[in-house]
Amino acid sequence: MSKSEPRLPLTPAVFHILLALFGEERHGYDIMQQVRADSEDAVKMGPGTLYGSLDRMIEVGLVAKGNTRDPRRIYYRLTALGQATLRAETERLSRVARVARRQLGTA
Amino acid sequence: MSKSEPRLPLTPAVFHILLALFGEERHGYDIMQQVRADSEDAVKMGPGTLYGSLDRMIEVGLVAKGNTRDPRRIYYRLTALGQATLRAETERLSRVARVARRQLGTA
DNA sequence: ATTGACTATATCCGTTACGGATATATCATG
DNA sequence: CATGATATATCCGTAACGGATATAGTCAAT
Repeated sequence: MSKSEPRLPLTPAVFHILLALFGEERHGYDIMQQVRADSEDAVKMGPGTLYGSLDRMIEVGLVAKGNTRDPRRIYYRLTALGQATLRAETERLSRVARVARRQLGTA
Repeated sequence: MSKSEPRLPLTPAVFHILLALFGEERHGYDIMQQVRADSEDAVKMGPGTLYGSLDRMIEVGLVAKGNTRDPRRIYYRLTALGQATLRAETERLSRVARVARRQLGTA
């Protein structure tokens, strides 16, 4: 777990996983559902992307494994770094979206 | 030049190039500067990412080469598909940013 | 006129990330 | 008891990234 901050922009997959985990621990399948919900069905994350991304995110310290309340499931939770990174990326996203809307003329 | 719509989400690089080209033709180096400006210095795109992305974007019909007013420069412009894709992605980005801000604000 | 900084296009290529296919097993429901 | 949803996980080909590098023209200042 390297503590260096991941550079922004995050990949959409990483951003959506962070967002899905904000506020509560979730297991893998639950994350997939939450990502679909948060993105209003625009992002469909398959298992390859999910588990691959989770491994990398654990490695850089964005998420950690949580309580093993159910032996069949693996729960993931945000670390402090993950929360800070999510906030920073949300901020960045809001800005570029605002700039883009202004350019496009769609208020 | 496939006319099929690229799936969203776009990669940050592709989105920023589309945004930089909205409204006017630009040559490569100019795109790099514009991306930095649009992202408020958050995104620094190197030549590898830029020209690699441009090649792929031409291939799928998001951008096209424009007028060669200067033989030393190569100008790129958005296609109709590129404009439509930019609008769709801006919309999607606005939505996820809104959802994320809401989540982060409540907890 | 020469150095240095910036502009400008472009390729190379190692690394990272994605993402569909696939495997395995459990659980609920008709 | 079969089928569909839940759930975790790996494999592996491909796509995308991105720093290093090459080349060359412009422009200002020394």
